[in-house]
Amino acid sequence: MKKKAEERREQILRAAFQAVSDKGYETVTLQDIADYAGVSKGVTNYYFENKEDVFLSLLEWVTDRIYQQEYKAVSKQTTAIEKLEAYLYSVFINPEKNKKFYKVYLDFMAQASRNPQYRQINLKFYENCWKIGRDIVSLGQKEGTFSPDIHVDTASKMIRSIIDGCLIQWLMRDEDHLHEFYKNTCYEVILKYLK
Amino acid sequence: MKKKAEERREQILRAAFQAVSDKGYETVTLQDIADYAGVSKGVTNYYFENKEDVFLSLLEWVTDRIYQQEYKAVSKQTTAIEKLEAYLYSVFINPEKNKKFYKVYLDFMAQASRNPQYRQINLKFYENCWKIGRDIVSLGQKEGTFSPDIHVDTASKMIRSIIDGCLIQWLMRDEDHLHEFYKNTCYEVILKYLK
DNA sequence: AAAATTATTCTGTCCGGTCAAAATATTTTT
DNA sequence: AAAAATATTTTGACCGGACAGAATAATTTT
Repeated sequence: MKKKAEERREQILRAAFQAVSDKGYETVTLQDIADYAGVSKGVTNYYFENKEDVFLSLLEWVTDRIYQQEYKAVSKQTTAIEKLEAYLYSVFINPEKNKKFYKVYLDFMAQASRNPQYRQINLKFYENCWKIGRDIVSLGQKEGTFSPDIHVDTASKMIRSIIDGCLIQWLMRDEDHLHEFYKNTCYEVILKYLK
Repeated sequence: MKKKAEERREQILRAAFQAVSDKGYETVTLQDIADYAGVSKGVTNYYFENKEDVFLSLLEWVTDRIYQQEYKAVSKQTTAIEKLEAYLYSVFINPEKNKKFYKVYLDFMAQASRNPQYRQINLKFYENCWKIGRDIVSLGQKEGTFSPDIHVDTASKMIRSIIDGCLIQWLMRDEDHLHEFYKNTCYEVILKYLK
């Protein structure tokens, strides 16, 4: 029972994710989401309060998935450098997925700039990312790989700023082959900053 | 004749800028823009082809103004460090203006991720910004202030990525007092990267 | 058959773009 | 320089279309 309902919700969120990525946050209608999910309009209204509820759930779902991926990738490694590399490989996963996510993410940030509910969810995502950054930086300091002068909290914020800045610029330039370039230079900038 | 028309267009763009900043790209109606400009609805359609034409013009107008400011600030200085500082002071102008611009800019980037027309205008903005970055970096190398190993084109792209990444993160955190923090750390990261 | 779930239809609201008429400005004529 | 004629600008009512959410109907599950 509960299982079924949870699957249904996820099916709808997955569909909403694709729909928003294709058409944009404001353009997508409940009908679109239903169409993408291959269900009728009533279903969406049954599993979610209203349109906003779908979108809030979507942002939470999608940022959480990204964070889980990043966390998993970093956990597998042992040294700070390995972890940092794994983090970046997980973030810069590939052009298709990055495009899909950042299109939607930009939409949501635009919303978040005016709507505290979205901002709240994004802040949770930030805090998760910062945590990953902090762990890497403080491990690196313990190892002696990174400079002890770096302020751990500050660095974790900068790491995420650089990542997002690079991926947004990459997305705006709309050339898949530049993905490698931004991944590598992003890594270099961060590394140089931490050393 | 022409003068009057140009003024009218700017009046409408200025109003549209404020309206979009307040309400968001998709929410703003032609009526809103007219209201903000203190004119009737028909006027907007008289001076612009349609709604999209207003928005395309707005993005071009607003990014151009920003670039002009940055360029002017940098031009006044002579050494690479001074220019870099001036650039960052011009970018991180103050919380109010940054908020107003980045709210609108995020909206447009979300659009640009799916619409090549917006992307084109943004690319022009990027190229202007990169040019500023390149000039600063190559001057710094000539002076011996910055490392000669840095690739100038690459650096100019990174500078803008870091700036946008920082300001977006700052906007999402919605705490004016963090503006100083992001300005300073943004500067430090860039400087450490260039040295 | 009662309850839960899914499909379809309806309704009120809102918006972009049009347009004819009014208002205003400019030019020409007397 | 006043009046008339013409051009430009402004206004807001209106239309067609789209959509969210509600209501209702149909179907499936228990």
